[in-house]
Amino acid sequence: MGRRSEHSRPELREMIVAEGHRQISEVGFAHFSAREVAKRIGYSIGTIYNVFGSYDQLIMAINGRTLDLWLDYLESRLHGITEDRLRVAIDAYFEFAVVHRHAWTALYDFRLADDQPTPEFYQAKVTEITEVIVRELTAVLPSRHAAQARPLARSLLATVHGHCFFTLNGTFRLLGEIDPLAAARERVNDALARYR
Amino acid sequence: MGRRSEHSRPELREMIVAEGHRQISEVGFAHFSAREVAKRIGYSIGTIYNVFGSYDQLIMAINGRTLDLWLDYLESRLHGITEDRLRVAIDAYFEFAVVHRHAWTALYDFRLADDQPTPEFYQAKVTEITEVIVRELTAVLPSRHAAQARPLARSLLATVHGHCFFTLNGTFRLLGEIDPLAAARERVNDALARYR
DNA sequence: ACGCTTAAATAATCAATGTTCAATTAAAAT
DNA sequence: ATTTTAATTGAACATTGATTATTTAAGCGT
Repeated sequence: MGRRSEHSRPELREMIVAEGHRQISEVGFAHFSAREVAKRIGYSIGTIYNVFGSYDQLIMAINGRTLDLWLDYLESRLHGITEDRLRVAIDAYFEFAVVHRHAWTALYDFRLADDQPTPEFYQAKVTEITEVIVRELTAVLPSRHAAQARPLARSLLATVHGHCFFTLNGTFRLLGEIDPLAAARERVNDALARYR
Repeated sequence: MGRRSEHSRPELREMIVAEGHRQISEVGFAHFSAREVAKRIGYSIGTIYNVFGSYDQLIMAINGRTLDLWLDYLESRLHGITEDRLRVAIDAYFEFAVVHRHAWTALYDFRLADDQPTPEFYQAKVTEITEVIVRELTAVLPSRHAAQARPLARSLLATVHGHCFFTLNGTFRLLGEIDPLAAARERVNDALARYR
């Protein structure tokens, strides 16, 4: 077969990312296969390389989709909430990671080579999620500490990430921690106490 | 060729783990190859399967070696220190991860299948590292909070891990965080302040 | 010293992967 | 209708993890 053009380029991109995301959510990054994605959407492996150029860019696109879903979930969870918004944000962090286990883990399983810069579109998505926390922190911090919102957001993201990661990779189970979410909330509260 | 027995079984195991650790330290988990390890020590791929049974067990052995080195480094850094031992422990956590970048990252890149239990020898090593922190926390916490040492150690490990992970995977650079270690120390101090 | 048993080690083999690319096909342009 | 252009393919390649029949030599008993 040759040129079919049953689907436009953007349509094809979307099909590949959607199917890729479905795949990676199902089998995880370790067993993800670009060929399998091609097969599932009825195209050949060559087409994926035409559209994305490389395996790495395909993964970045799929992980980008995960970040989109994550941000959407975070904002939807916060929508209409008036109290304890930071706590809700932490809960949402965990909830998303647990529900989208494999997709979330893939965000950290995959790393570009050291000489390859993170694509701007991807950076932007990470920044967007961070900015949600900056915003929520700003609302909660005494105004004299407003300048601390951004650095604190980075540090608290890392803190919650660590707890979430140890939950999903089994470290916490191994160590006997049965309520990691509560521990994460405590650490965040401890940090906030510093700026009272 | 057939049975050579130039090396005893334990010797062979050691050769494979040593070379495997060298490899994974050099190229990272993503580009690690069991065949390459076999080639480097002058044996065939089959021999590795004879000795370790599976790829997974080989990786667990190599990661176990990393945990050994990590624990050793942690204790050696603490040796003779009389003040700020917890702070030194945090620094050592970062130092080891940065110096053994690829080997440390491999600890988290690899995960056994959900139905496969973590080998006991590996669990023991993780526990040992954790117990170091429990010990140091116990020495620092007011005695009325001694019972909090273990749960707090788990949570602080996750906290420091998150900061270390975001440092190595580029997230912190992306977000403009230039002193992640300082941030990690702050979070630990914040947690300690809770138990004064 | 010889032959037998047993275990170590190999090489060949398989299926699957990422990656590349010349050949093919059909849409678009002339 | 013919030519040009671009999309799509599928075969080829190098590697990988994994399996297994076969070969080899060490160790043992006689």
